[in-house]
Amino acid sequence: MSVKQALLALLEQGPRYGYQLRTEFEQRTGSTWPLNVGQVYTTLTRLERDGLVEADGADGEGHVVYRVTDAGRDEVAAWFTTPVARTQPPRDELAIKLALAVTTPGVDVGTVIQQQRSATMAALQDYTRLKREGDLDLAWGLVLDSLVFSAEAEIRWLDHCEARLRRAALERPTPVATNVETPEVAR
Amino acid sequence: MSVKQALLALLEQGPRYGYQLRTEFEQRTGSTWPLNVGQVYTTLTRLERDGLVEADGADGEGHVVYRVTDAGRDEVAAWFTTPVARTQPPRDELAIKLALAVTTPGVDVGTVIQQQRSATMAALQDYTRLKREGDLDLAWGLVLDSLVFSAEAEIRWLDHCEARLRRAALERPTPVATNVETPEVAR
DNA sequence: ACAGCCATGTAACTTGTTACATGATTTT
DNA sequence: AAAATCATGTAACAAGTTACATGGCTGT
Repeated sequence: MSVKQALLALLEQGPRYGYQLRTEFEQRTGSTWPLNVGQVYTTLTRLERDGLVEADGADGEGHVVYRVTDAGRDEVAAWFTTPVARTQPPRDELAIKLALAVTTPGVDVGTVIQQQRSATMAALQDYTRLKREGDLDLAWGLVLDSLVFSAEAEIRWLDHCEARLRRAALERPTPVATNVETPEVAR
Repeated sequence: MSVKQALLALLEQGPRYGYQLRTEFEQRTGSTWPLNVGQVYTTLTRLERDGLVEADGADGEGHVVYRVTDAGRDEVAAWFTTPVARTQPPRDELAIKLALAVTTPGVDVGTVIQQQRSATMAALQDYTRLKREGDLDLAWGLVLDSLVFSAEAEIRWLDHCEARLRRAALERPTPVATNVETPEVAR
């Protein structure tokens, strides 16, 4: 749901053609969320279908230039003024995974947590290396920071989960460690 | 991509029918990510198509019970042992929005940030209220904590953005405040 | 009798995504 | 001449989501 708005926002700065939009999107967000060119064209088609943009023939060179309509401008304005709703956040795969792991017999939650932490810390290192080496513009820098912040939060949460589970194991001493056999589940 | 795996993981604890799967999923994740019953059935159909589950006639009562196949069990095992990849994280709408806001003339980034912070802090309060009032099981509690951690990280990032932008405004004194007119863009 | 939950499903749609085809222009 | 990049598109599919239809059973 964000590619649509992003393209609209870019088009509000002036008419653009498809390929150009991909380039500018990636300029601002780095290689974080690579945007397939094909998706730009499909999205533009759908935006046109919904009356948010209009194709505008040539631009001197043979480029298929789009510009935003009034309705499109309204959309962008609404997007910028309305905060991202946390009422129905996108499903967090990691949270779901752990929630299910702690209630699935035969799954060693400790290992799941440890492996995830390794992976996340590796990602964190990549981010900081990028910050050091790359000379990034403002937007791309902020996006990177956002990744850093959320990766750090993820690690903190993983630590918290470990502590929480240790505590739960003490209170209700279910001997998880003895669960060596193959789980006798689902037949 | 996580509903599929979640249903599989639940089915590994024993044969279930559709409605039951919805109930159990929501038990573990609370009302955080409500799961439409319809989606359970469509997902089950697709899982069966892919050979990961099998329908298993009756269960005594007229329920359409599914059980996981060997291939399905492999899938679950792989899901639990492979960390969630951060190489291509889902697009973060807020990060994209701010990245575009800082480079779109006529958009007051300060306002965007402030409104988002209000919304996120309100969500944070909801989470802590839920933790206080509700008596939640382990999994649902951890999911809530995950929401808290990531909301906190979001607020920290927003603060960081504000500081970063103030610094940028000082260095390169573009008088953003004078940008009162309607943006002359896109015609 | 009626409301509400249990239960199963289908049709239709949106968004995201990849793979492929095609050709022009530019660089090596 | 070959490789890479620019540029536009289409077909097909995956995943999520909603709206609707249908019927049984339960509690008031």
